[in-house]
Amino acid sequence: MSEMASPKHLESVPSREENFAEHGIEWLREHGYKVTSQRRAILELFGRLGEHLKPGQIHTRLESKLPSLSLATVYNTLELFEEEGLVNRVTAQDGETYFDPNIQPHHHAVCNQCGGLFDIDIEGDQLDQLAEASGTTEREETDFAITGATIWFRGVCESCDDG
Amino acid sequence: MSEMASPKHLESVPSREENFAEHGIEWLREHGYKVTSQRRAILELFGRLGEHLKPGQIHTRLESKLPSLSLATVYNTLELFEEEGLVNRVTAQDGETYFDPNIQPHHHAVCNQCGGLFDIDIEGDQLDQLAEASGTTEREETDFAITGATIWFRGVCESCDDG
DNA sequence: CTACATGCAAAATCTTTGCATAATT
DNA sequence: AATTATGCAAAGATTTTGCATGTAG
Repeated sequence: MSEMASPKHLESVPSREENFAEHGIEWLREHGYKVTSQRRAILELFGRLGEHLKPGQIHTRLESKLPSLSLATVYNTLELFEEEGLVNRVTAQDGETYFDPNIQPHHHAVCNQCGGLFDIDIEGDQLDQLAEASGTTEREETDFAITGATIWFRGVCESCDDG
Repeated sequence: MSEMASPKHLESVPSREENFAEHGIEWLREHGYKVTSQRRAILELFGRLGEHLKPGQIHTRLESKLPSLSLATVYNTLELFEEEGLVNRVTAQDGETYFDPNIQPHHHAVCNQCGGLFDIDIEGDQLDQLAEASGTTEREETDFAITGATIWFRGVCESCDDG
């Protein structure tokens, strides 16, 4: 059931996006949660955009389709999705809260110029190496047993570098 | 001086704590800013504790000394200090905003058990290695020129590991 | 029908802002 | 005395909460 095929055909990657909503809906059903139009719409929005979204953005983007959608419901829904592992909560370095449909462990990069947020894949053992390299497990003053890490890169994205 | 043994163990930078307030006060003077009791108190608090502090914490901790201190002044002062490079603004992974008198480039670790926040030193070239290792500069889909990174480690601190 | 989800409005935080007052230089 | 900083109160922004209503199963 793991369709994490290596991205050899970059043009035909769209399956994840389209299936995100379907998977989510089925998940809700299987776990006894009600499939409401609001939950469906939020899942579909994630599936369509595949991006990190802020609660307010979600609310705004769904306003036309669901005029009665309340921000409280957006928050409720995101809380549910996060608790159940359908999305990840991401706090950016500027304090903004995003929700990310990409639940694979990964990191982020922020473009200094356009402010864009990009996913960065990184190998698990490279993280271990980093932990070792940081020397934090060796220094007596800061003996800290590392179980994980989140990295925020800064730099310039491809688009901004071109222009 | 301080009865509370603060969890700061940077042997290499011992005088910084004591001089932090003095340096800050002199800096204000030299740059034409007024040395007020509020600014002095905030600098001294950082110098005494040498820790990451939230605006609200600063306000609370100074309440007894400066009963009239307003939260707005705390924010104004922190904004000034940050703009002038006397402190760093730090947004934790849970979205909390801290101000850090340690302006040396460094990273942070959060203890899963006690929630404590610890400084982590890391070599610059190790960061470069990490950037390289992440492969982000090579993958065509995510060509991103890295200029810096901020790392948040999670794990268990020494105290919690002992108990 | 019954349980759960939604919408609304109010409240709790955190942070910023405008202006009169106060303190530093 | 002049200029800048402070305090206060009000306003934004974000997120949470309580309760009546609505709706999926």
